[in-house]
Amino acid sequence: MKEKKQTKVTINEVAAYAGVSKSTVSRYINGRTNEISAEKVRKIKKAIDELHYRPSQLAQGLKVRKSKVIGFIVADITNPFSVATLRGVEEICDEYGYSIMVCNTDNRPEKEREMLLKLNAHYIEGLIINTTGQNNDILQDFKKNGVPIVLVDRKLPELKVDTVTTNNRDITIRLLQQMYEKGYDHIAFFTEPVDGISPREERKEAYELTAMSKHKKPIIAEIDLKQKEQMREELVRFLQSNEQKKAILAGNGLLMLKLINELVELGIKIPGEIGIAGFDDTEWYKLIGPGITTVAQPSHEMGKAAMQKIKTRLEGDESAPQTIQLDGEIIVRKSL
Amino acid sequence: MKEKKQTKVTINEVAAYAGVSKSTVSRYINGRTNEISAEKVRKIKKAIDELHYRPSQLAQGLKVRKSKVIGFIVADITNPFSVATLRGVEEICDEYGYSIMVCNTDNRPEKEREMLLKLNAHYIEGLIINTTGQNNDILQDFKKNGVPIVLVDRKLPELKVDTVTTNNRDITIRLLQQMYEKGYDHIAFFTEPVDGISPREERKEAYELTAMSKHKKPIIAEIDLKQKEQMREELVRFLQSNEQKKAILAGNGLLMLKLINELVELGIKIPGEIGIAGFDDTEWYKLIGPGITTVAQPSHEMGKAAMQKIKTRLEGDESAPQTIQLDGEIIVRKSL
DNA sequence: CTGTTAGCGCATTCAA
DNA sequence: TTGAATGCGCTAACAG
Repeated sequence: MKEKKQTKVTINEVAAYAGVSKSTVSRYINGRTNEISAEKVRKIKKAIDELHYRPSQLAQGLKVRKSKVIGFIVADITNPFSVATLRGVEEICDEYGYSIMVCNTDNRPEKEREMLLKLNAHYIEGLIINTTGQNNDILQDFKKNGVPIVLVDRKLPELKVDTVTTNNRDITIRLLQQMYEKGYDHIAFFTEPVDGISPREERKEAYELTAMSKHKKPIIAEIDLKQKEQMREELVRFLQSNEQKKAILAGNGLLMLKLINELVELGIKIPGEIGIAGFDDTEWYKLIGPGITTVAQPSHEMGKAAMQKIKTRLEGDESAPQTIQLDGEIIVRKSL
Repeated sequence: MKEKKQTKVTINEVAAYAGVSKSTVSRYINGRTNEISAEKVRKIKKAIDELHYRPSQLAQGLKVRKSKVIGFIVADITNPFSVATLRGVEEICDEYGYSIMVCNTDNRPEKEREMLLKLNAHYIEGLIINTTGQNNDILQDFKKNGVPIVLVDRKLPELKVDTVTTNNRDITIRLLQQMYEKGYDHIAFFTEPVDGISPREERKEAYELTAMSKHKKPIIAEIDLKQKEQMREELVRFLQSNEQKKAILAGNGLLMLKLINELVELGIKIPGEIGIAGFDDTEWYKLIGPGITTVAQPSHEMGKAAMQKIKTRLEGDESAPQTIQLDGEIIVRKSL
């Protein structure tokens, strides 16, 4: 018969063991040792050590409305970009003793909604979110309740909250410039459905702009990766045109992966028959084919910045919502 | 002046709004609607809807000792294996309304220790951990307190807790058989420091066994990936031997990545000059070089199984600790 | 069927 | 410097 009894020691036992009142123990826990006689400080310390006491975050949280938990909601934790960001968030959280609740939404607004409600029930102190943009009402509620929110990667101007992004427009333009300079005259932009998602939008717009300025007709393929054949079809169509130097700019890492897959299956040579470039960078980009030229996002830094911002808000910073823009970097490899 | 007041609605307000006592509301929340008159059920439902009420997990947790949170501790969340597992855990958690606290240890026992204490303070209901193996005392405490633990990937026999692993020995032997059959006579095993970490140990032992049975002398390189040069040195040494068909079996995904890196830098052709095979599988393994032959771990399934186990334990299953062994699968590509 | 009461573990007045 | 009392939001007897 196993004992399922929660033997978890409470403040009461510590108080009894140390021969003081629990108020005094509480004072000790909260670092107000200067209000306690040296004698009792010693005793309490001893009691805590010997009993392995650790104050309950639940009880503390209930009392002071501080759960020491922050929520992290991403569309897809499988995405290396998300993981890198999480790592950054975690780094800062550790520093301040926060824990992280991680939630996946699969880009589905209903699931995001559920997660938000769940996190709300946990009294999270802050929220870092890569949002679908369809649950602004709940986000507003958080804000109203004094829970700071930081949007990562995806902006939502109407929400007026802190945001951490990258310089998508500039960097996209610069990358395209390089592509044109290399003689790629016929550049297509492949993207997942834009759908009001800001980084996709910005990259697409930058592409259009650049193409126009070069007097080229933009070629944009919005591809739903769940539709198995769509990528193939768009790719084949693009390849069939008998222009000279063709290249594809892939709108994000996931799309790039699928794109290369198709290219390999089709036996198309990179960069011989087609040049490619994209966004996001991972350790294996340099190992695929000739190495992929890409825009490296400072995702780890973004995570750190986001959590850092949460912290300052929690400390009472009431200044206007800020957009922190970190710079992506073009990593030149041989795929162009 | 922003209002920081927690406007979060409580059970009391719902009770008042609905004109009933909070006990009745509590009954409603806990699904005991059959104990309540239809009339009041209606009123409470209305009140909850209009007030957007959601019971506080903190308060509930404090009361019933059920935080609805489980802890997930991994050495490195950046590792795709960890992420896939997390995904599996999450899937089951969603089903039952659990939230996940994710922690990184970087394989450092002290950090793991800290995380364990933190999670303990949060009254987690279950723990899924890829442990360093150096904090068995705390793990024992969890167990004693009735918090079920599931070890993923790494075993710890002395702990007597549920464990989810893969058939490392068998699959390693099978892979090696295939390698020998393909004529690779000179196979080395590259691994991160074994250090009592069970999967590494098992793979290494399987390698030794197979080599011996073929009357080959095992060539084992334990490589600390933090030592920048070590991989290169071991690799060069192995390459210098003037045997005929050489191959390397890489002990895990991270090591494989570094290995290929070196190979590419050295300009060594795969599989022309050397054959390689490894463990873990990711979407890009098939895109690197000729495609990497590897053992795919059912990491997603492992996560699911782990959380599933937690759940049955939570439901009162007191049977003896179980080791769930899921089967890895050899994915044959062209790197051999 | 329903409300009253008493805590869960803690922090915070308020007196002493 | 200290302890007793109160309540955070909720659930679980216990009456009625």
